[in-house]
Amino acid sequence: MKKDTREFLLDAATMVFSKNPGAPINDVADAAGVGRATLYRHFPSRDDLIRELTLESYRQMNDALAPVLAKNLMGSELLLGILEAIIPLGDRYYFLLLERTFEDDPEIQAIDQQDKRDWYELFDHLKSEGVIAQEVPAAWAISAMESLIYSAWSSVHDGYIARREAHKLVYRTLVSGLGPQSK
Amino acid sequence: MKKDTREFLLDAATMVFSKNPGAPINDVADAAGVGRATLYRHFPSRDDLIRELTLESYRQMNDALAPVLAKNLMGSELLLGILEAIIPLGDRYYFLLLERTFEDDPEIQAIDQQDKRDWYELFDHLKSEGVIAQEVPAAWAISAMESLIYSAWSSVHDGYIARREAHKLVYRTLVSGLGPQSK
DNA sequence: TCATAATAAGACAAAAATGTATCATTAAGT
DNA sequence: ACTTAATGATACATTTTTGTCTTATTATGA
Repeated sequence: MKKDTREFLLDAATMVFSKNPGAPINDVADAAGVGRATLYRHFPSRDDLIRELTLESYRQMNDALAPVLAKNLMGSELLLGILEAIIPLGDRYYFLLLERTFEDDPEIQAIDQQDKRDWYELFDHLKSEGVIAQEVPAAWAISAMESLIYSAWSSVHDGYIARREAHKLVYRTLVSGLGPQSK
Repeated sequence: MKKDTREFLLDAATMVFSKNPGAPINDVADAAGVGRATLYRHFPSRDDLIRELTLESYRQMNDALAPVLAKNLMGSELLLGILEAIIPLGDRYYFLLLERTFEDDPEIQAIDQQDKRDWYELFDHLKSEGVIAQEVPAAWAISAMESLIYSAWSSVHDGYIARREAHKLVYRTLVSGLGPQSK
């Protein structure tokens, strides 16, 4: 069977839009190595493309996370597992942070809010297990983690840090910081 | 004297472009409360606006940093001071990270590279003073710091953390992490 | 008050991007 | 080999955005 053109397009769109979120559809088609007409066959409009990319990105995140959550890990292991699963999707994750075109779309808004609740729940959990300090505002912890996830993806992508080390580095930065380790 | 329209425009552009980097010039003029024709009087073209905003953002960063650097502070105080100076400019800083239109412009490239050298120098310094651990890749430390600066600005802007606390929170996150403090 | 400069509003042309349609070619499955 | 479906290429109409220009209005300072 033919390799899914749709996936090529979504990957190309992720790449192109992360470099230039206002890029014309033409650039996406070029990056995917297909004609512009083909793109329009898969996505009837620019907005359709972006909306599908948004939904697909959420789907990938959930798919990557599901097996980790199924393991019923404890605090630090859980966070490490989550980071390991998500960092490779850092570019998609970043796209979701940037792309606000559909923030009023009910379907996407619902997913957004559920995700937000999940993150708060996770960090409450991490606090109760002593991984994160009680006095740290959860909103800050989440925001910091989100930033670092994309930074890590980007650093791996640019070759500054090793792919296999990325999740550990984010974990360390988030939990014990980059200062000399005390223990 | 009339308050500087140019500044209104640059501030509006920062806001509009950070929400939608491909936004039409019209949106910027509207956000600045100014006619489109007026915008064109100050900036002959869209690219001129973006280029000026880029240069102006660098200028503001340097201006904010200069008095801090003049104090000849030691390691942790230096980093804290830098964070305190830059976080309020987080939106401009973020714009510079995102905006790659002029990455090949010699003038901007020169500033970019000098800044990069400065950051590396700073973190080497911080390592030698024991604020940052020796084994941490400087590229990662810089990237993490940059991410956290915008996260902090954004969190302050959205009201999740206090303006006066932001730099301390970033410092803590970066240096000792969000886990329970050991000492 | 008067002169000057900046602005708003809108008309306009040119360029860029979007979206539609057609047709010949290529690939895939039977 | 035959049929069907997908693609590439291109032409085209439409819409959006850009950039220019003109005119009436408003603000500012002498």
